Formats: sequence, structure tokens, C-alpha cells
Amino acid sequence: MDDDSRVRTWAPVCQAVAALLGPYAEVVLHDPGTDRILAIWNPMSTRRPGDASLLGELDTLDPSAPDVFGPYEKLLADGRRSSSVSAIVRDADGRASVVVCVNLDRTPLEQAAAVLSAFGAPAVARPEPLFEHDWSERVQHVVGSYVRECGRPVERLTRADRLAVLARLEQAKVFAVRRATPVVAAALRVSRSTLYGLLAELRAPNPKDHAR
Amino acid sequence: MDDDSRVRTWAPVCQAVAALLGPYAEVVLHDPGTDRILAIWNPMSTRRPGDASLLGELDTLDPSAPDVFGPYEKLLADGRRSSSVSAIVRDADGRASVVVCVNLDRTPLEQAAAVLSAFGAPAVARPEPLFEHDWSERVQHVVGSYVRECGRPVERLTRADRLAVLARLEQAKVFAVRRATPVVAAALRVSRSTLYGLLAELRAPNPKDHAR
DNA sequence: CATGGCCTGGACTCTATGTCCAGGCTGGAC
DNA sequence: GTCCAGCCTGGACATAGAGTCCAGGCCATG
Repeated sequence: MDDDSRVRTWAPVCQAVAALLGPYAEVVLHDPGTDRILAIWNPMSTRRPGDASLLGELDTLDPSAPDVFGPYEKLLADGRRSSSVSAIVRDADGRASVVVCVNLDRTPLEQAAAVLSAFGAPAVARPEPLFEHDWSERVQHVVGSYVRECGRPVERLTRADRLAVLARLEQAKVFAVRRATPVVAAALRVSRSTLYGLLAELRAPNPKDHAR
Repeated sequence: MDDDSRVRTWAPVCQAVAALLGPYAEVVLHDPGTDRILAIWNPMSTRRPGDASLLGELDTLDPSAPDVFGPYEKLLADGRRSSSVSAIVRDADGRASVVVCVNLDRTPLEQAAAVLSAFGAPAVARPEPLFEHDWSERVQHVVGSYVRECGRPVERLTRADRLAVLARLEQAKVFAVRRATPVVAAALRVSRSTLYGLLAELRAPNPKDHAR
């Protein structure tokens, strides 16, 4: 499949775009005739060359239809949203030769945008109350900055991530506050039981205590 | 120039990439034979089709040279820095047919990154004292300053005095902290029962509740 | 398909919180 | 001195919240 002359022709451009956009974009080269993937660079899903293209909505036969689609929103397999564009490339006779799609993962950008807008007037307007005006806000803040730091939404945090967040909250003495546990559990999208489990692990002097 | 068959062929892809990257990227299609610009999408400089390409450093004649360059840093006319990639597209005979360049203006991203790192690092580095280093210290402090204010030792405070102190502590959300009540009671030299009595009186919507 | 790790809801125990009451103390009125 | 009213106190009690434990479910791995 790699020796398809179209792939040879288009590979440099696709590869270049994929390289420019780093890990956040995939470039897919489709064959509109067989409706299958010819090649893919920097894949974000598990699709591979030979898989179905699922380009149904693109009308590749009508020469009067537009050749460029998007940017439009697409949903990736794992729920992330992407901005995507598609271009139909035609040969001399006006027949669709290949379709090039670029899918740009928008979540990192959205997270960055969230940070930028979050740090607006409120940060300046806060006159620093005696105790925290609302400690649960602070919990949200700690969780939020961690999420932004590692670039994953709360629901996709790993166990280790949650441990790290809990370490920060613990250090901030959050659990010295009444009724804090349910709030933290909710913020971490975790059950109360799990919270206590993680805390126990965190506070265990010897992590390998099962080898006692 | 626009009717060059190569331009017709490549236009969709170039246009799509330019559309995806919004106002921050330009896409340039070069003719390696004449070393001139064939077409340009979303130009960030004042270059136009027909202008010199200035691709001197790219070796388009050696078929064994790589076809993809970059991302490398380029300086735009107005001093902004850009990340750029170039791809050499060859025809069936291995001769360079066109060169595609994508120039992504990095300054908006760098500014955003600056904001992010400026606000991110400190927030992470500081353990965030959330509550007072030790909240019980704060209790002592509140009681202490009141005592100094009215010039009487703790043991000789009147009922009204204790109420006033409690009002301050309450406002400081001290009682939102776990195990705070015994500490406050001790600080006020008062029994736990009395503490609760005073607090009830303080929180009573109608201070003359005995006149119910 | 089996397995192990993790998460979960729920039951349970224990500690802290808050309420109540029967005294005892104090300070002023008589 | 006696009486009284109001306050404080220790402790009994009820309840809510904190923390533990377990059986079962989910999911990814092998």
C-alpha cells in the first residue's frame, strides 16, 4: 500500500504538516475510490492504512461541489474534540484522486484558553480574605491547575495523578476542614471510598506494606 | 499564473491547511524551476505570486536529499518568529515539481505560553498555605489582641467580651475547621458547654429570644 | 475467557459535634 | 447572712460526620 504512487506523491506534504503540528494533529490520506485509508501520519485514533475511511458525507463525484471542507468539529474515539479539514484532490480529468484530512486535537488549546480566561479580573480583584473566602473554591483551583498542567480532563486522570493532587491538598491542610472529604471526592470524580483508599496509600509510611 | 495545473492540483490542500490554522499561518507554493512563488494563501508578509522564492538553501536537484525540512525557525519581515516546514513534491521522474511551505506565526503561542508559565510555575512551586500556617495560632492571636484591646486578662473577660471574640472567630470561619471548638474553648478559658451556649446566643436570629 | 487491579455503594464502627440537664458558684439585693 | 438570678460546669445523651471494611462490578491485560 505504501508503494501507491499517490502516497509517494503526497507523503512529503502530509508528513510536513504532521511534523509541524506536533503530537496534536493527525493527517490522513484517503482513497475515495475504495473508501479506505491509504496512509496516516501521527495517528491519534487506532485507525490504520486499509481501514474504512467513513467519508460517506463527502461527495467526491460531483465536480461542481466544493473541494475544501471545514474546519468542522469532529469527535475522536476517546471523546476528545478536534477541528478537522478535508480537501479533495482531483486529477486532470476532474476525478477525485485522493482526499486529505487533517484532524487537530483541540483539547490542549481549549485548556490553554481556559487558563487564559480564568486568570482575568478575578485574580486581581481578590483581596485575600483572612481565611479562604471559600475553601472549596481552593480545592477546585488545586484540581484545576493540576489538570491544566498535565493536559488531561479530570475524568481521565490516572491513579498516580489523583495521588499527586491529594498530596497537594493534604499539604494545604484541606482535610483539616469540616466536610472537606465529600467535596474533594466530588472534585476528583471519585467515590468517598476510593478517596479514603488513596489517602491511606498516600499516608502509608511504607508503600510496600503488604510485604511486611 | 493561477491557471498553472500545479496550482490547480495543490490549491485544495494549501487552502485547507491555511483555513485550519486560522490567521496565524501562511501557506506558500513555490516553483523550484523558476524559484518564484506560484501561489500563497493567507499571506503574513507582503509576498505575492511571482515574487522570488528565496529557497536557495533547499537542494531541489539532488533526488537523494530528504524531501521534508523542518520544523525550523524562520524570521518574518516584521521580526516575528515562525515555525516553518517545507516539502518538496516530485513528479514521476524524481524531478522537483513544486515546493510547499507552511509558516506558522509563533508569537501568539509564545505569548500564551509565557502567560501559562508565568502563572503556572509559581502556583505550583508554592505549597499554597491555604489556611493559616497553623489555624490554632490564629485563634490565639484573635483572643490575644482582644485581651490587649480591653486591657483585661482572659480570665476576667465578661460574657459580652467573649461574645465579641466569638463573633470575630466565627467571621473568620474558624469553626469550619475540624476540632476547632475545644481549642477555642480552652483559649477562652471556658467549658465546652458554655462555648456552645455562647455560640447559640450569637447565632440566634433574635437576641431577645427569651421574649418569644 | 480468566485474572488481577481498581472503583463503587453500602454497611458498620468510632469519634467529634452539638444539646440538655442537674447541679454549683458568684455577686448583688435585701 | 440569706436569697435569688443568672451563669458556668461536668457529664449524659443523640446524632452527624469521619474512617474502615467488604462483596460485587468494570475494565484492561494476558
